[in-house]
Amino acid sequence: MLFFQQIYRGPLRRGRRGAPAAKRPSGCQGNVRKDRTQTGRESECVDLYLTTGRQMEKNTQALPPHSPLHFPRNNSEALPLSPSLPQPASLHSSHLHSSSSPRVSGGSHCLSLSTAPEQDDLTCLNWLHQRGNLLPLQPLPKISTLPQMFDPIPAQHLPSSPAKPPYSFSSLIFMAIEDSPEKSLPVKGIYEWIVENFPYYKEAPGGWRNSVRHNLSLSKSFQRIHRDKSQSVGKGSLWRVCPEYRPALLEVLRKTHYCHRTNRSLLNKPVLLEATDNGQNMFNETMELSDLDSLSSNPPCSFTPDHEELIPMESVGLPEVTGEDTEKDPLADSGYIELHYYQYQQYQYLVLPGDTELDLETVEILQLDAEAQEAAGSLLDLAGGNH
DNA sequence: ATAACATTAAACACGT
DNA sequence: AACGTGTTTAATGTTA
Repeated sequence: MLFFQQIYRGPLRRGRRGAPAAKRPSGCQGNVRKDRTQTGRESECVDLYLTTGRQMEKNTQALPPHSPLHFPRNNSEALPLSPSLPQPASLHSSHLHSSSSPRVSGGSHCLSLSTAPEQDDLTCLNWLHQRGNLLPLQPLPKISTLPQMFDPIPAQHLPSSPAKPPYSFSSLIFMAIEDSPEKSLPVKGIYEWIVENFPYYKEAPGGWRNSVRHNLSLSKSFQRIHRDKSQSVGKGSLWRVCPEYRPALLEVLRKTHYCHRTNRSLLNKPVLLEATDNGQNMFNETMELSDLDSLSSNPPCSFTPDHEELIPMESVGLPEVTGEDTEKDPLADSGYIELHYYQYQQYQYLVLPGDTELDLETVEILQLDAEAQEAAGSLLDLAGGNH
């Protein structure tokens, strides 16, 4: 649960997000969000992100840790998503040990990260950078210093009143559900998660709950599942994330994160939710990395209202994943590189874009300590030197 | 200018 | 009856 490294060579497509409406003339309590500036990060850059995560045992059991095919069975497994978890300070000095033969598409890597720079990025929602393709790295000894890893933000830096999270309700719901052990929550559970993790909503007018329900109903990204009557407690159904839309949700989160990465007030609660496989495998174990990437970067569709049916508890099928309809990212060769270290339990993962070519030299560089990795130029050179 | 997306409010039905 | 849940419609704002 410690860190991960992702190498993302490619673009940051600007999100196309609508912003909350300003106060309506009728007097409705709208929320004007003026901080929704699109930074866009279109120029090349190199970032080292660290984050925490939880629980990855299931993933690591599917295949031998060193197997080239051993990688999280779906996107979520390597996704730390929990805003409520403290940000481990020791991450700033984690280690990425390296080892095995370099292989981009499914190869295992042993990387060693050390001394990451202290920067806001390290306390950001780094997991948002998670891409679909995760490569298992060499198992690491568990880091048992979680308590000291917490890097609290000085009280004087905390906003007096919680700022409204930049995340859309879809994203909030997504995070809430993914953070649940069963990967499903009743509406009430979603409320509670949001309130617990985003204090803004603790004091916000109750209208947002309506918005949550509205979103659940309207968005294709979420599915209502029948509750087992025998063990039903409370009203309503359980809601889960539709696996088919998971990559799109991840993408939205990632974009949101990028747009707000400089807003410290929004980053004071690192999201570390880690989505584990819950019988909702997005990918099979033989899927190529390119498939993962295309799946992640080419969501099947947008979030439009189209709830079709109430799915039964047990019907959680695998979406058909093909790379044929995916279009190449026009900015894929922009030279943008993003490092993402990810450690899940005792394993490390290297997240790569599907078409990344990782050669020995690259791996060597990745094995450099964080200080060296800060040398963005080197990494940019790896991207083609067009920076 | 437009479409797509997001937010918010409100009304209504239904179940507990 | 009250409340929570789920669905739907509408108005409005933002952004690509």
